[in-house]
Amino acid sequence: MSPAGSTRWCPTPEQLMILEEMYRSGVRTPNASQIQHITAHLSFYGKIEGKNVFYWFQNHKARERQKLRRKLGKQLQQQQQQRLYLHQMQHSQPHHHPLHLHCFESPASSLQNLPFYNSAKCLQQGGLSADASSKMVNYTWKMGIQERVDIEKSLVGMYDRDWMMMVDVAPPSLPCCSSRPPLKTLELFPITATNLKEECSSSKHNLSCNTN
Amino acid sequence: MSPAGSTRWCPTPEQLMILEEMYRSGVRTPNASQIQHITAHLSFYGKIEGKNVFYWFQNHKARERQKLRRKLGKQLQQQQQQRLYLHQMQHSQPHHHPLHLHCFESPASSLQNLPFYNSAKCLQQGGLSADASSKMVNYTWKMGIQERVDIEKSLVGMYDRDWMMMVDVAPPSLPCCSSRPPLKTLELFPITATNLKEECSSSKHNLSCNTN
DNA sequence: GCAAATTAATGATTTATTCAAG
DNA sequence: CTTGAATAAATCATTAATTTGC
Repeated sequence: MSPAGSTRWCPTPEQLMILEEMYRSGVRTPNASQIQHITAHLSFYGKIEGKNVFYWFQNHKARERQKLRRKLGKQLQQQQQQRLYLHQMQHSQPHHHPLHLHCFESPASSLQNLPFYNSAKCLQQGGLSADASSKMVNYTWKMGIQERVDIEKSLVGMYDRDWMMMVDVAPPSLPCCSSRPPLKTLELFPITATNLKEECSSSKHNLSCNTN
Repeated sequence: MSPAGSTRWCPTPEQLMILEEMYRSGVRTPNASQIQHITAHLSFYGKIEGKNVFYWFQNHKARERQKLRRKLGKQLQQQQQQRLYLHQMQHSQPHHHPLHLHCFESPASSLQNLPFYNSAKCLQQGGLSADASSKMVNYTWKMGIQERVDIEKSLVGMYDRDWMMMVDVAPPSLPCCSSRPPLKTLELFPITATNLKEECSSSKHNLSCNTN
């Protein structure tokens, strides 16, 4: 049942590599036009749609976060255990705990020779490197408020939102991977996009289990 | 700052009435084309966009649910208190507790004389009344699997999803209410839509607070 | 080796939560 | 305080890895 009616996108290795590189480069929640570009570029390597890109970033972001949380949780646990242990040992001489948390580093893979890779790279929202202002020109619908926004926000919290809609009308589609179909646009509508909030935030609402 | 750069949609009374009536009629998560229709119709009464409709249903659904939950919670609380009370009173003679939960009934307001209302009504997804199959024809991308789906699912779990994208390019937009602007479509893309799952589900995960 | 059976990853949706305008 | 808007968390569902018995 693999070929004819494959329901979900299965990314090619190239697509995956590029997406991951983008993620590492700082892209988190690409907005509509960014998604378009990405999709266009990635479609060179195989069938892909905007929603796939959208979901990929959403999922990847969420799962990195969760991975990190788990790691932190475990470390805290260990830390506490160790603390307890040390306490039981009654003040043996202090030494360093193995507690570095390397916040993922870029392995700098050989992506440069993939077609479109470099052109796609310019989308990166980067670690606070300021191409922020340049994006503003394309999106006007929040300009009104932008004026009275305070400095911190205008520097960091820059976000533009777009709304979009595409009805999927293509027949069940092909096997799974490869092929480069024209994305069939049909109608208008809404979805959300970009911000550049920081990762690594410690988990909120782990407790607070009451509903009211 | 009210007129020039009003950021958020403020629904006219007519729009609100119609939306509410639709909700009462069973519409919960309209899909792309339904949203289009609704928007088109409602735009007769004032400025409105698809995302407004989309969000309205999302929020309204969520808040009805939460209202209900609160109500149920309170009632359970009362019930238990009462039980305790009764227990303390040591088996005084049994009597009925005030525990009916009228699962919102339709007040049948006078909406019929609003233009477009009746035409819009045909969108309702209604309480399991089967116009389900008719919708299938428009959306083909899950047809493949539909074949091997078991009977229960094919009867109840019917769902179609659409993807959409519209980039908002209009300048900050007008005062707030009234005006009927042409929705400016720019590009393609993703968002989600319809299912007909039932309301009134008791809240899950109230406990289970551990992260691992 | 090789499928059937399990399990792990991850694409796709839905639901809850939070933010902020009015 | 209400509610439109947006994001994040939780959940569902399918595909890929893998284990297992033969």
